[in-house]
Amino acid sequence: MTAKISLKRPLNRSRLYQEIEEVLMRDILDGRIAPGEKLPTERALAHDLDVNRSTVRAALARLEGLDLIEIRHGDGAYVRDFLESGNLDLLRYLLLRGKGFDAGVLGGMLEVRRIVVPEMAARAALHRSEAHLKELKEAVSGLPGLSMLERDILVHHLIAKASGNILYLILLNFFNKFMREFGFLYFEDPRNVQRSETFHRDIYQALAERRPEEARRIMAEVLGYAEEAIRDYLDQSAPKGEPA
Amino acid sequence: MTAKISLKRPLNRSRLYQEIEEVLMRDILDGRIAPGEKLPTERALAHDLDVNRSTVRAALARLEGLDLIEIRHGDGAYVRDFLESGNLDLLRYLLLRGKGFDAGVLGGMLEVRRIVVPEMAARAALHRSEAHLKELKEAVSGLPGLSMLERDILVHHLIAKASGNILYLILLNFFNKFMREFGFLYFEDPRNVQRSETFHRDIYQALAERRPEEARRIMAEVLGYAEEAIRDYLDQSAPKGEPA
DNA sequence: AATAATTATTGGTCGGACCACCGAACCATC
DNA sequence: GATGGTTCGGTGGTCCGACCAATAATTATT
Repeated sequence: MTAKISLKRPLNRSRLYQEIEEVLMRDILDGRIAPGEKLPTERALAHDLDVNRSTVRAALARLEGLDLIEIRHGDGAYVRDFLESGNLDLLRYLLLRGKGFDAGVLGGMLEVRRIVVPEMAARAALHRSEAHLKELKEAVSGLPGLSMLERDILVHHLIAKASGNILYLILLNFFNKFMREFGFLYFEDPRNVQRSETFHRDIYQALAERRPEEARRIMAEVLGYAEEAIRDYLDQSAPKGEPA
Repeated sequence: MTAKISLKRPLNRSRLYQEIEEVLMRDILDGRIAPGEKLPTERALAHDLDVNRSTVRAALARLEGLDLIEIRHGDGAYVRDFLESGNLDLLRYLLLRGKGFDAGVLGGMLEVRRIVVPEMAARAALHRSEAHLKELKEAVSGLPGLSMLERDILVHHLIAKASGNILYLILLNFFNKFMREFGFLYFEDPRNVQRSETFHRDIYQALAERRPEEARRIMAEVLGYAEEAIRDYLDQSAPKGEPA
């Protein structure tokens, strides 16, 4: 029997251009390269990093896609102010900067989630179709193979879909990205698993009966629990640095 | 007297890989390539589009950065489900798909903005420092060179900064991106310019006096006006297709 | 039947060439 | 003195062709 290795991140056998991308990103996000400043030329970077110019170019192309830099043909690459042009994807890096989580960033995420997601649920209660409802029912009481984390993410996803507002869906994708990475911590506590089961049944009921206020209340309540659990976890692990 | 030329967008001097990126993006977002489906190989794409493989690679690298595709070394590039992995940046393309704006997407944006931004203002009223206040005062009553659109964007930006929650800042950046492109329509009406002047003074006052409820109310009110104006504009121009 | 080795295919990196574009310096014209 | 060409060096954009590295499918081995 071979040992079972479950790695969340498939190691960092990064591709070269991804490593370069990350190095430059950290330099920018940590402020070692100021906004407006000009990056070294592609040829200079390639030489300094001892890689080919096309590899550098791949990294720069992606950084430009993230709106972190602006590339001007015939001129050079300039660092943009990520506070003005920044993208949700940056938050992942800001959150994990340093050891452990950045409590400020995480708190900000939780706050916005608490504001947005209950509204999403309320709207879903108004706009859901019968097809949405059927999908949700299956997610709540079917799909026996699912872990509670996967089920929970699916339920939220379906509610977002039922809201009919694609922006909710995208924002939820963003929150879910973190859920997938760190959500297992929440479901380690069996009480939280139980809580989620109840939540799924209740929110389904609220959507079925088209009761937006009820949906909003239920969603806000469960988010409150989750938030509390996360804060507890942070308080508990923060003094000691990184968790296991 | 020389004529004054004002162009909002710096022409469309696309780079080749950007065009390819856009072609592929549209194929994906419009559903012509289904999620999970495999893209043609880089070599095939290069041959079909009659460009070099490195150009194709640049386009693919950016699409992967947008989480629209997943590239697997030795295997190929697969289309991801943008409803599950999608990014805020996609909204721009979804919004402009077809002729004119997609009313559903725009409506969704306005709705989320109306929910989020007043909360941001309330939080700013609680958390603003004296330095924030000073910056805001200058933006409201100084900087004589600014157009009302630029000033308005700046004011919102400073409020987001004062909120102390970086997620608000990022979400606002997103809204502002659209403001910069289409906001001039709103300020064509002198009444709206006047309205914004009042708004800036009032919101400054609310922040100065640390009155969150007041800030929330003022922000909600001005967003309501803007939303109404946008809807009027849409109703008016939608039947005729694209505006001038 | 299970496993190992082989091979074809595909993405990743390389080096070097040339094109398109920008900025600065310089020059010509008025 | 100011304006508009011209030139030139440097930069990003594209191309070519080659090889490396990972994957999946195939074949050979046990």
